[in-house]
Amino acid sequence: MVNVGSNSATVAEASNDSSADLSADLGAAVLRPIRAHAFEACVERLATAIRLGAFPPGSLLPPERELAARLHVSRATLREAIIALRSAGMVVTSRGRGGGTSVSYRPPEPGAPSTDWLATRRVELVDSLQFRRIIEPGACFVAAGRQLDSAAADRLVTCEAAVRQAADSAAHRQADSRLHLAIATVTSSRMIMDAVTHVQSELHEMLEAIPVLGRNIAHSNHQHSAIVAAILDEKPLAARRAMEKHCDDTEALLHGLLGLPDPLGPPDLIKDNTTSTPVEGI
Amino acid sequence: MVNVGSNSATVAEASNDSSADLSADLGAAVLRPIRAHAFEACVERLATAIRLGAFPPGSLLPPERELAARLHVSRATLREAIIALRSAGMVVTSRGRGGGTSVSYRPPEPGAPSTDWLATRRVELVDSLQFRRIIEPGACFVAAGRQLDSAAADRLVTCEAAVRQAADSAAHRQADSRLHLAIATVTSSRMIMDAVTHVQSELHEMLEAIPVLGRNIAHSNHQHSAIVAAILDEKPLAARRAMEKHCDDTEALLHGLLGLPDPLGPPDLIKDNTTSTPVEGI
DNA sequence: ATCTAATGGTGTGAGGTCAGACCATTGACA
DNA sequence: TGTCAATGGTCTGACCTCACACCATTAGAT
Repeated sequence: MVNVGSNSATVAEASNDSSADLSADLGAAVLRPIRAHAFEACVERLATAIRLGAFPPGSLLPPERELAARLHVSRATLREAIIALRSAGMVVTSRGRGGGTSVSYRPPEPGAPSTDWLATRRVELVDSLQFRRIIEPGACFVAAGRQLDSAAADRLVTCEAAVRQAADSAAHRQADSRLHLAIATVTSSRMIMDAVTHVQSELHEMLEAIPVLGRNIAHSNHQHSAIVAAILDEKPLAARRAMEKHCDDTEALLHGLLGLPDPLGPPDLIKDNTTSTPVEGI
Repeated sequence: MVNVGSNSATVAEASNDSSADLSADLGAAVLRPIRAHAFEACVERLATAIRLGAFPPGSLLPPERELAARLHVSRATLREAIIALRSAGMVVTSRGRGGGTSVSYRPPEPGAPSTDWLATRRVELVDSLQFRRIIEPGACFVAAGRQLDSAAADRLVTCEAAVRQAADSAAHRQADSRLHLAIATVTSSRMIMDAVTHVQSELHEMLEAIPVLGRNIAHSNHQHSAIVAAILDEKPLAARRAMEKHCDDTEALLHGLLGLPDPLGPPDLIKDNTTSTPVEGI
């Protein structure tokens, strides 16, 4: 038998080490934690949705019974979570017909996250940035490859306009999240939506710290336009490339925070990109 | 207040519908189910790991205490799951030092999945194929962009050789899964590993049904070689493109099962791919 | 003005899950 | 050969989660 557990000291007749190590690594990859407790997961999910702006300030959450059904959680557990949010000042509850749980959270003015928060989460943040550079361009690729109905197209245009017209930088951050989530939703792919939601929530706190120079925002808005245009034009490769560029540029603004080496121009990292960046029919 | 719940009949002063619909859609995207119960999730996770070959037949699972810690589950719950696997004939347990839970499952000879299983899961399967076409090429891109240590490189080469040398088609399927998981692990990105593991487990049952014509296997092996070579050569774009092709070809073999329209050659679907497929410095 | 329906608030009993301690078995090691 | 450490097996009490029923409050409908 080949022991694939951690204590490889007890490996009996493993013919060669590399095979045992391989299994150990694959096992480690598959044996990730199952889940958080329902209550904590509930709080985290709702708080994330609110912070990202999926439920804008002043809007009502769905009724408790429906919310519980959607989250596959008992109403009792859901209520515990809502109580936690309420005591954190994120929502306000009123009873009776027409009542409900409404969002009272307003995004804070941006400020750099605390240094030890960054230090604690550094590994996950770097990983999230890398994952984002795969999944968000992929979402654009899929979105552009699908003939969007007019409602979906409207959502993209609306969200993109909202980002451009955001009043302050806090509103801008939420509108930006909403645009990225909207792109994920128009793929109508559950897995893509989940992945993008996860990435956005992981990076949200850090993205809030991006310097809000007018120049940066204008640049970002310009890229958003290009992305949405490519999707509406049904040009998957162009949409993907546009989002890749957007991710690279956003990431560059965060490198200082994370203490990463500043890349000498992202394209140079790709060793086999011998031909200059293809224009791909824009 | 703008009601973003499902019963939009009670929307009060939503100025325009599209804004309310947008929030509803974003809410729906974020409000996905929390999780399965710990016990079920545990069984599913372990059964998947075993079926994919992460723990090959005859190998030992990690000790219960360690396994429970890794899965963030109490030992009692984990034991329930192991008992379930045992009564399903997938593992055998022996006590005492040097004992443990060993894998007795052997992959079945391939056969087409039952029609109603396909019908039930059709939506998820199609989504998984689409997600895979994003994430696995992305994994290759990342793997190729990182300087692999010799252990990681060895793992890739070993896995690729194992696929080529697989005795029967059942072994071939497991070896193939192991190779794809190995590519994910060498990225050393937790999120990529999770995504690839998820995709592989979703598609595994269907992939088992792929016709095992010698020609198909040879083609697949050839693509595996190209992928691994591009990763070892540190050519991200080439590696990504090679995996995209592999995904496309694999998917084409499954279209009959899923009753999907046969694409008239995948590249034609990409409307803005005006320049012929770039060679990207192989 | 009254009724009704939608909503949050509360209570209860069953079963799942956890952490930890302790028992039983058995191969590895001195 | 004997010891013992590693492993699976068992038990307990606390807490979490669930499903369900019912209460209280309020805005809209009649």
